[in-house]
Amino acid sequence: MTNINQQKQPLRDDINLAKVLQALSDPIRLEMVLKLANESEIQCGCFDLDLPKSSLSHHFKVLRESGIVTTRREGKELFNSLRIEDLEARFPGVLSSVINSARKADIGKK
Amino acid sequence: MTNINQQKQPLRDDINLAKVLQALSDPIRLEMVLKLANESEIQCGCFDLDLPKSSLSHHFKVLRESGIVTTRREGKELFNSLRIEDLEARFPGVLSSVINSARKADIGKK
DNA sequence: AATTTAATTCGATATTTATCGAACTATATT
DNA sequence: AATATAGTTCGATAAATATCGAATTAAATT
Repeated sequence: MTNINQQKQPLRDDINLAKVLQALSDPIRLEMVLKLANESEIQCGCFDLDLPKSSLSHHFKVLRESGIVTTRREGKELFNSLRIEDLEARFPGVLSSVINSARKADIGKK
Repeated sequence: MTNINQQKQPLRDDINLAKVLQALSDPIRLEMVLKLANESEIQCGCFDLDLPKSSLSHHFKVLRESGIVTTRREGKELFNSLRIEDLEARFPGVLSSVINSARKADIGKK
């Protein structure tokens, strides 16, 4: 399991609540997180958001550095998934309630 | 019950998830919310945070406009409280889990 | 080893947000 | 009606964040 940029992903105990919330506070990233929650693991390029690659990459970086997402390389492709266990252990209920709320609500709106 | 700036406080159904998370993503505001959670209602000036009044006021404004806090005037003083019912109804678990996590964790750190 | 594919990093610009002193507003008190 | 008190609003500046094209890296394929 070759994890890319592992040094940039905080260890569980270093995940910071304010930073997690900051990462989740962007409508695009919220949509990304929602998609990851629905599909468990997604290749970077498979987000059919109307965004250039560099922007998408920026948002993944924020998600990664805040501790929300981990990235795994497989050949040329990178696969992202939520760090659900780590987040639930560190901040119980935060991610799951946000995801549940995002599911039924106004994601995408500004 | 004279509520100040009521027009600036969103109605329950207009509370926006991304904006709530954005409001909660600042360490100072997280600390304010935590204090409000512990004491139910607080006068603006009673936050012994090392901040000028205008900064404190700014943070209250963000909390108010995002729908997290409501403000009530009593004489010269303004009292703030969390809109727990509205938030729990609209985004179940979000505020409460954030408060619980903030209680035990690293609030104040950057 | 050149090319293709997938995604990151860089760099420049624009937008948003934070900070905080000074001026202002609203209420109560003298 | 002047003063005091509590808090907001204004305005200017600084810091953080978003956007996105161009250059770069890393792995696979030819």
